[in-house]
Amino acid sequence: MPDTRAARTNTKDDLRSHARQLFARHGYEGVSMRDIAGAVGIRQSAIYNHFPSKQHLLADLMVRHMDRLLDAMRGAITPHQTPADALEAFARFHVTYHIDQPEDVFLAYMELRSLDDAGRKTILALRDAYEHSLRDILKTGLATGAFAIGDPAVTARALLAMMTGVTVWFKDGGALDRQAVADIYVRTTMQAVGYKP
Amino acid sequence: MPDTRAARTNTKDDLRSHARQLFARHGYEGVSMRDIAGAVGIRQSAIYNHFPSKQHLLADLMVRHMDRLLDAMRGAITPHQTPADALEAFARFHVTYHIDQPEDVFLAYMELRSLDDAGRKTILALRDAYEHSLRDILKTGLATGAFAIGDPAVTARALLAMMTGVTVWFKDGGALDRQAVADIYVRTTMQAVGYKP
DNA sequence: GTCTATAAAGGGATAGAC
DNA sequence: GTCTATCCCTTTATAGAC
Repeated sequence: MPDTRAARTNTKDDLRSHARQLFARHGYEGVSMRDIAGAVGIRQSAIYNHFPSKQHLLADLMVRHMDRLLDAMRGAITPHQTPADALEAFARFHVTYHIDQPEDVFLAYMELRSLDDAGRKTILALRDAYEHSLRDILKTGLATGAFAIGDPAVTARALLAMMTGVTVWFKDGGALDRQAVADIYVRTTMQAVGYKP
Repeated sequence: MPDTRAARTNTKDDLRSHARQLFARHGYEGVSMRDIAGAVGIRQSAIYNHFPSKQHLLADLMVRHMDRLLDAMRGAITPHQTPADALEAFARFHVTYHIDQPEDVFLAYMELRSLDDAGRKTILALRDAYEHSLRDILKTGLATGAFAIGDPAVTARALLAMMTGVTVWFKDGGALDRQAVADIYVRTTMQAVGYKP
C-alpha cells in the first residue's frame, strides 16, 4: 500500500516543477525565492540545499528542457525519410510537444534574457541544434525540388515561430482538441513550403 | 539656428522611449524606476511628475503601441480588395512594421502578464480587433475558394505568430534586408493559405 | 519640474540550531 | 534537509525644499 502522505521525498523535483510554473506565468524577475518555496511548502532558505542560487535554478530548468526536447525530436524524425515525410513528422512532433509542455517551452523561449552569459551560451547552442534540424530538412527539400521556398534559414525560423505560438492560446477543453490543432498546423506548414502531395 | 543642448524639453517622451527599450530588453520586472530615470538623465522620483506609477507607465506604452498599430494596419489594407490582395497587404504591413518597431511590438506581446487587470482587458480588446482583421480576410478567402485552409481562427493565430517572430532574430545589416525578409514572409504566408496565383 | 531624503516593504543569500 | 533569524541591499512611492 502506497504512502499517500505528502511527505518530502523529492523536494528538488517539486522545486523544479513549481519554479517552472511560476517563472512561466510571472517571469523570472517577477517570482521570488519565497514564492517558489511557498508553493512547495518549505521555507525560502531550504531551497539553497538543492540549488546554489536562483540563477542556477533557472539554468537547470532551461538546460533540462532543451535536452529533453532535442532527444524527443531526434526520436520523432527518422533518417532516410523523404523531405516531405520528415517535415510532416517534425511539424507534428513540435506542435504536440509544445501543446503538452507549454510551461517548459514558454520558459525556454522567453527567459533567455534572464540567463547569465554562460547559461545563455549553452541554451543558444542547444536551440541552434534544434533549429538546424528543421533547416536541413528544408534545404534537402529545396534541393530535390519537393519544396518551393525562399531562404531556408528564414523559412525555418518562420515555421518554428508559427508552431511554437500554439502555446500562447491553446487550452484543453476548447473547441478543437490536440489532434485537430496539430492537423491544422501540419497542413499549414506543408502548404507553406509549397509541397504538392 | 536650433538649440543643440541636451535640454529637458520633453522628459515625458524621453521616459517613454527609454522605458520601452529597457522593458523590451530586460522585462518589466527586470527594470527599476532608477534604471529608467538613469537612462533619461534624471532622478527616480522625478518620473512621478509624469507618470503616477510604474504600472501606469507600462500601460501607457502598450495602449499607445496598439492604437498606432491598428491605425497603421487599417491604412495598409483597403476595402474591396480581393482576399489574396488583402492578405498580401496585411502580411507585408505586419512584417515591415514589426521589423521597424521591434521593441514596441515585443513589449506588447510579452508584458501582457505584467499588466494589471484593467490594462490587460484594454490591450486584449485591441489585440483581438487586430487579429480579427486577419481572420476576416481568411474567412472571406475560404468562402470564395481563393484559400485552402483549416479553421480560420487557428490559421490566423498561426500566421500572426509566424510573422511576429521576425522581431526575435532580424538585425539591420544582416545578409537580408527588410525588403528581402518581407518578401520571404509574404511568400510563405500566401503559400500557407494554399493560394494559387 | 527636479532635487534630496526617507519611508515601508521585499529581494537574494547566509549562519547556525536541530 | 529544514528551520528561525538576520544581513544587506534594492524596490516603489512619497514629502518637502528649491
